[in-house]
Amino acid sequence: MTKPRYRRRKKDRPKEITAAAFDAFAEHGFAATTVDDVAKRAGVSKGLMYLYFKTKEELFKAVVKSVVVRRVDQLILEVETTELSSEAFIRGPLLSFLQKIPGSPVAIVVRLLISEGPRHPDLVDYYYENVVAKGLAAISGFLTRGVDRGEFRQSAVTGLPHLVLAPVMLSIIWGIIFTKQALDTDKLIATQIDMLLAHIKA
Amino acid sequence: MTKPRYRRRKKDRPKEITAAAFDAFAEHGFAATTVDDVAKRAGVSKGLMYLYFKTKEELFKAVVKSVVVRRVDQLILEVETTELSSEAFIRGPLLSFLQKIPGSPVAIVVRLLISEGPRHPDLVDYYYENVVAKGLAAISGFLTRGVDRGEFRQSAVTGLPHLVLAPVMLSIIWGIIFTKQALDTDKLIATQIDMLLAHIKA
Amino acid sequence: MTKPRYRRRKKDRPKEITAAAFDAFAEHGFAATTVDDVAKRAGVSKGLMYLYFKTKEELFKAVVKSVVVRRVDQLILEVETTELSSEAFIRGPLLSFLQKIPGSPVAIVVRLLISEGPRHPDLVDYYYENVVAKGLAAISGFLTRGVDRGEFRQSAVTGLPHLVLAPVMLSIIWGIIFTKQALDTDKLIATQIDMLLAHIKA
Amino acid sequence: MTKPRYRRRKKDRPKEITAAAFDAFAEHGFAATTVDDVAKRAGVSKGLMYLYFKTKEELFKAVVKSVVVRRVDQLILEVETTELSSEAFIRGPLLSFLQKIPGSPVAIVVRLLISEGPRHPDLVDYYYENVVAKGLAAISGFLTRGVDRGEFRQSAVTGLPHLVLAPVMLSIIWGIIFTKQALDTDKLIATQIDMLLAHIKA
DNA sequence: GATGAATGAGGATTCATTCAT
DNA sequence: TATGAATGAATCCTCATTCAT
Repeated sequence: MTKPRYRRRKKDRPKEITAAAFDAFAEHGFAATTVDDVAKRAGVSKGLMYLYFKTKEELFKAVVKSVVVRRVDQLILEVETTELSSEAFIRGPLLSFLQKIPGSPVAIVVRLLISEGPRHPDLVDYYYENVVAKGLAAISGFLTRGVDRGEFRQSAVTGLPHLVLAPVMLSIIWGIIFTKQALDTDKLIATQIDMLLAHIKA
Repeated sequence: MTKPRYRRRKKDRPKEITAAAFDAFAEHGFAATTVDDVAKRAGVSKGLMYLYFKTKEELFKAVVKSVVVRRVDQLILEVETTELSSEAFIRGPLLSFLQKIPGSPVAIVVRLLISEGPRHPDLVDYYYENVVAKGLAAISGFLTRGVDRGEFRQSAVTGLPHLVLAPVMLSIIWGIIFTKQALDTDKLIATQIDMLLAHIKA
Repeated sequence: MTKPRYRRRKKDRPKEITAAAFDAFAEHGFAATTVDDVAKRAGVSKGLMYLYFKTKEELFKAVVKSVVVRRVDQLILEVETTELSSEAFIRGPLLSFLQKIPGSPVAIVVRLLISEGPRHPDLVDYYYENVVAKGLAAISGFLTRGVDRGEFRQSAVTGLPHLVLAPVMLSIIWGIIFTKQALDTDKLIATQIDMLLAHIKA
Repeated sequence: MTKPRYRRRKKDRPKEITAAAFDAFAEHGFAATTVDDVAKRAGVSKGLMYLYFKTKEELFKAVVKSVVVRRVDQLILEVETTELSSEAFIRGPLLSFLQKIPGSPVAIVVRLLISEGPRHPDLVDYYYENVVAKGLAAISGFLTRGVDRGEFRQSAVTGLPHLVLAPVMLSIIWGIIFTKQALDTDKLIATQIDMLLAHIKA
């Protein structure tokens, strides 16, 4: 009468596997991660993994998609419902949101997309549509609203929301490549925001 | 009139191989590029490659180093010898330099460093010291000089030359990942420069 | 009625592979044997071999060790429990044991150790401790016991049990090198034993 | 007016190359020695080696043959011309000759023949005819002469001169395999000679 | 459903041999 | 002659994927 091994619900398996895969990819990158490693981390047999994901590439896509979820949508929601002034929102919730990105799973996904993206155009499209385009549109829309309200003046920045993301991206890349060289990413992002606001305020 | 099976060109080989490897890595990344592919592109036998580069990793390092050469040093020289006003220099030669980066081999190297850097700390160090640190120091020094001359005011930007590079980095990453989505990188970089100058002018 | 492509026989595999490898090494030596050849002989894929033996060298060690097993220990046991007179034991069980060696797998192992031993000091140590030292000690001890019992006289041979093995070794080497030239190894060994006994009998 | 590089006489080249090859083979064995290594040791280009030896195997044969030369013939000559009594000759020049073998190049050749001999039947034949057969015949003849002269009695040993070589062979093998375990080979060989003489003396 | 033993295509590396110079 | 750059076949090893149990 052996103890029943605790068994996991079938439902959670895919999530557990993608989580394990995310960790593995984060550590070694996609190419250098073996399916075996992922299986071990997930506490699952290799065979089982292939029941949920037909190939390693499928798994990769699932991992990337799993990270994207909700994050952006929530920001968009906040943008639309906030009662703060435009400047206050930017200096508050938006800045805070931006500053968290370089240390978040998004940074890992960026790394993965840079390495493997060129071979997965559909994944890139997915990511662009669901994350980047939405995010940029939200920022752009928010700035336009500020202009409409008379809080901001019309400027090139309204059409180039990328400038808001530029220091975030540099921070992400820096963190990936130069693990030894410290960089105050919070300050970097905050300074850019300062500059931007000074530039566009009416 | 058959081609000779051999051509002896000891002098040129390393460069030829490095160039072929650069193209191959640019196309598929390091991991997904086979030594065979590089050899074929270089019009050379696999064996010969190992005469010049002991391993595929050695070749990788050689490729990265070959791209770095001089680019930055030349900018530094210009910075030091220019007779332009600080603003004129920034809007002229510096802007032009920055705008060329996203389309240059440097973008490829960035991609390679992001994918493979974590496994090649010495290469990262090399790159940091010879390119990044030098570049940042040059920009920082130039801004400080502007302050000394009364052209610029003291501000956080002087100590954060990264802000000058931020839109460049975003442009590089964009170019790598979103090949289909157009982005006017020239304008992005120019706008950042506009903002920066407006921000720091005395 | 096709054969199944797979057979799962985890338990037997190592032995099967080791046996196949022994045959292959016996035929071509270690260096000239390819892993592919061993796999084919074992009726197994190359990949599987690496599941059980991390490298070709590991396999080599396993082969050598697999041959050593018990052979010597059994002789030692006999030595200790025999009720025969010393001379009778030597002329009987011991002689018979010695005469079987040149045609046994031990001869192959000797060949392998001669070729590859210098590059595998740990294997040589293992072999020395578990086979050679034990064997020599057993012979030496047996001779000493004979002296103690008054059956043999004290002589240089007691401390040089190697002399008992000398004709065995020559027979082994002869068998490896001069396959065409017959040598009556049984007689060679028996004659040496004759001589030795005549020499040491009280 | 550059100094003329000293140039070697063409005549000596083959010898220089086989000498270098011998050293290399002695160190790493045949299979693990690269042609490049031999060329470097010989101070000669790889291409030149192929002018003298068509393949690596040719070189191997040349090396083995180069070591054999004269040694045995000289012993045979001595055997035939000595004025010593049979016993005195055995205890003197013959013993001394035997004792030198384990430390001589012959030991290396034995190692090479054991590893590679099976693939070079012609070489083995050559070696057998020119060294082993001659040597055995010489010893056998010498013993027979002793019998004829009434110095020795007729015995099995006369027809088994291998027994004289047995401890030599064991010493050679010991030296190859057990470099760490000391063995007094001189004493081993001398003791065997003692035993043999006691056995066959009239 | 689960497992992990088994497969086999593919990739990095070595090295005897050739041949333009 | 003499060189050593260049070749390419051969070999070890890895790992995504399959399938008997």
